Amino acid sequence: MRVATWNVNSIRARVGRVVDWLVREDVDVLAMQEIKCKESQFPFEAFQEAGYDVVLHGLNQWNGVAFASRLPMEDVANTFTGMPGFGKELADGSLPQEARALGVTVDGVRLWSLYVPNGRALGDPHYEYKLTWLRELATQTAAWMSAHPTQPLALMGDWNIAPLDSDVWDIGVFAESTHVSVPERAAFAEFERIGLADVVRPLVPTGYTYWDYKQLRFPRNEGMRIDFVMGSQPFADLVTDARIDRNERKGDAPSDHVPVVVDLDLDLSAELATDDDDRPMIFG
DNA sequence: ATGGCCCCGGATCGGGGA
Repeated sequence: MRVATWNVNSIRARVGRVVDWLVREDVDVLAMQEIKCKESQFPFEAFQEAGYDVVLHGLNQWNGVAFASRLPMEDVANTFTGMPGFGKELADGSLPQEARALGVTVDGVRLWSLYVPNGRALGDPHYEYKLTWLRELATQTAAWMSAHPTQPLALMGDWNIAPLDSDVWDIGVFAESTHVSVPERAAFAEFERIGLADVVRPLVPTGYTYWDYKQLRFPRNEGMRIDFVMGSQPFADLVTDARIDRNERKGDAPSDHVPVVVDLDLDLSAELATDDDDRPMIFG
């Protein structure tokens, strides 16, 4: 099974590119972020004609997450328990929920499409929202893993965090910026503490997943690595290959992010974990 | 090659992105 995650930066502006890519690259399941539309606006037809079903969570022109899959999707969840909201307080005292998390199960593998809040600036209310959102996600993920210790799980998406200095083109430029701050990196590390790991990094040690549209960032290769597939041990045991499709930043009307692809061999789950010489070592 | 922001709504700008 080939799975991928891609912040598409508006599916309506990019549907042709995305569907062409799915078919050309033989992808089974794609987690999308920033679809920037609600269900009534989603271009279902193009996906269906290519053999993909779509489930999505979109409330308005901001954020929005979706899955396209040519395998059956089950147990769809359009939020995680306790997900914080953001914005102007509602009549009941709560904050508006945003469309940033969507979970599905495909062939027994639990997958989430996540669009982590940007944070905007250090000290901005959105920055605290980002940290709280991540903390709650980690808490809920740990609880789920305790209840499903053997089921493969991956949190896929735009994490809006660069965990390593080498994940940005010039760490000096980011001295007072979001995405690289100590609290954000600590929030990311919490997912490693509860038993998830970046399953792509061991196979693709270098490379960015995002380049700003401005200032010739892509031609100069001034990018950021902020899109990750964080898998549990049972998920990592299935991984046979991974890649970052840098070509998707080229050509007409690209997203500012590119797809991150992971290949799984579901037959491996039935095998003993001893003779795994062909598989990459992901957990230490 | 990969090229000097792009997306949205509902307007002719402002918010958001990172």
